[in-house]
Amino acid sequence: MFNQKKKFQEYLKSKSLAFSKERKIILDEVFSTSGHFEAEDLLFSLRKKKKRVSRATVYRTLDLLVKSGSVSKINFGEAHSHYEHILEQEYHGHLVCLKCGKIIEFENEKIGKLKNEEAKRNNFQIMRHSLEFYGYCSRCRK
Amino acid sequence: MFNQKKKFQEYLKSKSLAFSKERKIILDEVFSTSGHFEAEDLLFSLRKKKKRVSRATVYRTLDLLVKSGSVSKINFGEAHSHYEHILEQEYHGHLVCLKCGKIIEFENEKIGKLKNEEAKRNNFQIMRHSLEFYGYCSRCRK
DNA sequence: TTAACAATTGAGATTCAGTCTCAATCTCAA
DNA sequence: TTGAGATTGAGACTGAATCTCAATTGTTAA
Repeated sequence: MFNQKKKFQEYLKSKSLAFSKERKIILDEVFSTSGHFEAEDLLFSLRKKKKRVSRATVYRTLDLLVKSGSVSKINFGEAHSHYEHILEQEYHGHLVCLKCGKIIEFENEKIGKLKNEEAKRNNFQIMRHSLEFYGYCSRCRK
Repeated sequence: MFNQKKKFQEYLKSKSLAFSKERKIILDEVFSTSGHFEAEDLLFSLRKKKKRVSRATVYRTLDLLVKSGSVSKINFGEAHSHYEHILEQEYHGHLVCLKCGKIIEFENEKIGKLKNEEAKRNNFQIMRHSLEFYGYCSRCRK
């Protein structure tokens, strides 16, 4: 957590951007929630706490967080994006239930091997990945 | 290709849905393009060929194609979705260049192993997957 | 300290992919 | 031939995300 927060502050510094009041509010909120969240949820939980930050600033700051590498943007096949703060887990994916929407995280070091293989084979410098398996969870499969 | 087209027709039959003129037009167009495409592109290439099908029908038919399992919907981190017709390749992912947007496909049977491992571990019935590596291609990396 | 400039913000307008509505049309089994 | 249900197109609508722009807040150089 601390590292990630610091990472963001360092990113701002390196780009001569300010660590403004609003950016601090958003950063704290992001790292106080666990797991995944949506931009609109973040906006409304700030509203509930009377911490007024505009929608534009929320989206702008989320972009910065993604660029700084402390948050990642994921897509679960819905219209809008989800975010999650990056943990220590590096080889991380999701199982998404097509019926009830449940999301299970997993970690599997095979992802790292795959990443290295394909990076080498295609002469690609891989920065991040996204891996989702869609199907039916134990409750929803018949 | 043929198999996939047939698969769609069988899906329609199994749901007592018609293989209408419009659905045929869209099906043919989808399988005449290679690789990835976007819904709006499809719409406009049909317009150019004077084959008028409404936007609603294009989206509706793409949904059916996805449900039938002959086309898959992918997300490359942009606001809108991309589609691709499903090939024989089962263990298939993408490398997406963050600078020039180039997309390289790859196939790697490690994906199958990963899928089986996680399906078993989490008691999940996996229907499909999506794997994207984001980074810089050989041209764009310094 | 001040002047000049850049970064930051909020409110609301705007965009754009995708969905919905609904009347008109088509299909096909009885 | 009838009617129930499937299908369609046009355009209204939705909702996430972006853009605009004037006001405000740093920051830097002199």
